[in-house]
Amino acid sequence: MATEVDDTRARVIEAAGSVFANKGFEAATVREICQLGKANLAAVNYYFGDKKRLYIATVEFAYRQRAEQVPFPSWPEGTDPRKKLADFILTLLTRMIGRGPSQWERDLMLREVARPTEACQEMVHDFIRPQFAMLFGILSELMSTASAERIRLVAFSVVGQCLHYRVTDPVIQMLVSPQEYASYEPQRLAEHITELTLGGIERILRDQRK
Amino acid sequence: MATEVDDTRARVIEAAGSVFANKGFEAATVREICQLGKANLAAVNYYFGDKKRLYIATVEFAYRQRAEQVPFPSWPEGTDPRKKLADFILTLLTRMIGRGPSQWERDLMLREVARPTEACQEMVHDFIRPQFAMLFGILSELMSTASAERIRLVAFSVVGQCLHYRVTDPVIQMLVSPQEYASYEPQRLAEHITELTLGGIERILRDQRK
DNA sequence: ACTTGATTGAAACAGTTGTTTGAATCAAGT
DNA sequence: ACTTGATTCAAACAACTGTTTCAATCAAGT
Repeated sequence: MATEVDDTRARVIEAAGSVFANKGFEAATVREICQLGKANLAAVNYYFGDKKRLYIATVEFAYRQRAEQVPFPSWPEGTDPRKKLADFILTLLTRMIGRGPSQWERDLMLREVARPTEACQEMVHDFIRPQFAMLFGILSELMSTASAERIRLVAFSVVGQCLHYRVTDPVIQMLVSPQEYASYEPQRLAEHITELTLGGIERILRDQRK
Repeated sequence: MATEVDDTRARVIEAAGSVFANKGFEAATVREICQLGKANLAAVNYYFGDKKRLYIATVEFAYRQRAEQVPFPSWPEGTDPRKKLADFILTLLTRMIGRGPSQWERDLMLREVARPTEACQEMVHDFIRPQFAMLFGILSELMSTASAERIRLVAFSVVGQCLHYRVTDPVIQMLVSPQEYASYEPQRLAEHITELTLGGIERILRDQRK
């Protein structure tokens, strides 16, 4: 690999990611991280200063990695906004529940979203806000006569429907049968959410002119 | 009060609730809980055995309390299911983002939902499953021709839209202006979610017979 | 071969954790 | 007044935490 120099640094970040994502910042121990990353206990302080700065570095790594792993498509001019919405939802869902090489990134990001620390502001600015702006743009094409406030509510409805499958995943497993749970793949869920959202937009636009 | 006997026991649970909700199980310290509850350090072990059993008792208390604070309405026979859906969504949202005497219950429950511990199974059985069944019943009235799997997907869409305002509340505050955030009251959000969901159901039923 | 600077390693540090202990205090029954 | 059982209290315990220390090791430049 080209990253032979910072090999242990990378191993520590990778290990820290999975431990932080599983247990949270406080419950995670530097000893466990270093053991998992096959690094000495002092490596954390040597490379990152202290536990907190390791955590922040890990969060940054997480969303950069995630954005790279599952990129958004770029649509040619004049693409049907309904197609864009469907693609957007599928990408969002894939980022949230899709399987990939490592899964701790999304869990760590969820923690930051629900209980923000210092690392969150940058994540919102670099990662979440652009996504939200993209969704807002797509929805604006679909409901140009609606107010910006209303469009934002629809955007939150979209995000909420997707996020739900990540946040309450353990509970969902308890509520539906194993085979039905197994059918919850990004593709299928994205189709459902897109259909429901498009229907909702139709109704909102219809109710609006009365 | 009538609960003079277990006064300190109640104080400890109340204190434990807010500390556990704010920091999670591991980061919370028995010392902080006892200090907040004006009880001696040994009170936790005396009344609950250990920290873990205190936590479980606190979670149980949380959802019983929450169900009592914000009950579901009971509808007369033959009520329009659309009215029922609107009421259900409003109740769900109020439970999630509404202000009440104490706010830690919902935060603690969210923690359990996202990262279940032993206390979660009982909560799903006693609290979440009945709610989900009620929602499923209402949606069944509205879309009797759809499959049970499809109805469950719509139910998850409803829950997801509501839950979103609780889970990502800090991020939402970063994304919209303060005055717009202030307008996010249960009443308004419930109307939006109901409208969007009803529109989605219409479209699903329409697409279905093609 | 020697030097230099970066990295690794094992051990120790001071502080905090959940839990236990045993005496002190209290309330109520006799 | 005495007894009894439940409750409170301060102190201590052993285990674990993040962090520091400083010598050992390594890789490369001279």
